Amino acid sequence: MPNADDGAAEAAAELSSRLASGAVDSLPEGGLEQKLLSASREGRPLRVKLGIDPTAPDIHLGHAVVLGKLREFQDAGHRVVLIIGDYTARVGDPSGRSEQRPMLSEAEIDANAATFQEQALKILDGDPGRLEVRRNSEWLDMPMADLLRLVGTTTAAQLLEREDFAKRMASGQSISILELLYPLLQGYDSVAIDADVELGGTDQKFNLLLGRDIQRAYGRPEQAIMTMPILVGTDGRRKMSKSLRNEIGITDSPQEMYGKTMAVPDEAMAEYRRLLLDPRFGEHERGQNGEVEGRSARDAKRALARDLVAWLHSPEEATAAERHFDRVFVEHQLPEEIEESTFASDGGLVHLPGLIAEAFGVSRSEARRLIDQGGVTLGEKALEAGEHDVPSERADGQVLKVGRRRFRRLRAG
RNA sequence: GGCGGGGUUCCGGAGCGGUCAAACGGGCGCGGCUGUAAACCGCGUGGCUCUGCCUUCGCAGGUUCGAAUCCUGCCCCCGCCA
Repeated sequence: MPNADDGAAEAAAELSSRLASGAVDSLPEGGLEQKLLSASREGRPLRVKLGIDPTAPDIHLGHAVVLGKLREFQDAGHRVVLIIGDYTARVGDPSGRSEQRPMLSEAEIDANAATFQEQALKILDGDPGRLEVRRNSEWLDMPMADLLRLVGTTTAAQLLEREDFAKRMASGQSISILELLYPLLQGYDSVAIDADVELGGTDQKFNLLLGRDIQRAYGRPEQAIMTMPILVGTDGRRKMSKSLRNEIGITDSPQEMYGKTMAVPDEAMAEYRRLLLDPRFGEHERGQNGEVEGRSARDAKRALARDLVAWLHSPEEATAAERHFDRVFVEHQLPEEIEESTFASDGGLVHLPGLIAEAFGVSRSEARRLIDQGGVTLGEKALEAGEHDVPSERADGQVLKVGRRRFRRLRAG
């Protein structure tokens, strides 16, 4: 048997280093390897946990970094336990934030949870043997006695060690008991589902580690933890997040996804590729974005945009998105397909602010400003300041362009 | 429970009886330049039936010809003391 064991040990070592690639932390040292080894000895898959709070309705590329890593675990034969934090979403995790989150209503949480699960399947393997989806309301809606036991596992001092809590303490900001409770609840999730490994962003490190303490307090084996880098948003500076409006959603349309990617600062390109694409497709395109300025940087970004769309949609749609982009933003031509808007003529005139407001969901005042600033084109010509009402004949059949990317073909109704 | 400080437009943050839809910075939008990158320049950034009107400065009242600015009550946040 020693030989077989050696082989297993070697395989576990190899796999653990492969799985840990791209991670910021994989703790404790050798922990993952141990888990892999015991799993293979016991002939069972590891239970790899990720908790997501359904606070925003859509999954974006930031989530995709961690989900992609989970997929690697699945591909290695392990089982992902995705926890929809429908209960913890009511608490609001302050990790990485300087203020409290607002609480969501149950209806919102439910709706978000449903879309979340659906979208996560774009990246995860949905095979029931490889994926288990749970909601933490299943076990967190507990009797007071159980909560007291949970709370008894940890001290305030332990919790206040967490960086953002410490900062807020120091700067005199409030910290609610609810927020302090959050890491405990998350840790209890690990107990409830017998997590072998838990993943998260680097901002989750504290919570993930605390999960180990809580498991220990409940007499369970402690999970290994792995943290993944936080992806920056399209502004290239801050963490990608819906509330900062710098996100690329994994269900964004191909055109949108391509366009948003092209707007990402050059400096962030390499990171997008490294975190999102390399793990899945290898490092074939590496290195080119460093090549001087200008053309090659642009081409590298085009390739990135194409690859992202190909991954989350399809190669065909990636090609189409690029064609659309070239046509509209490089050649400044009209898109191939333009939605129509019919307008009612009032005494032979069309009131454009009203039309624009209705078509694009902006206020009339904003529409007026756009016109006055030369941001609106009707047919070939940009409208002049104050040109708010135009003759119907001039509008009928023409394309109205608002800003760089909003188009409507007008029809007299 | 006591004393003190504070709640302003997306964010930070001025304003402290009229000239305030509210300085300034950030963000964002539009235009220029361009690679829908960066940097840089200009304009804009509550709403509307738009040379004016309406709503907004924690909430509710009040004083005044007139309040974000003064008064009263309430709610919330922060600090010190207990």
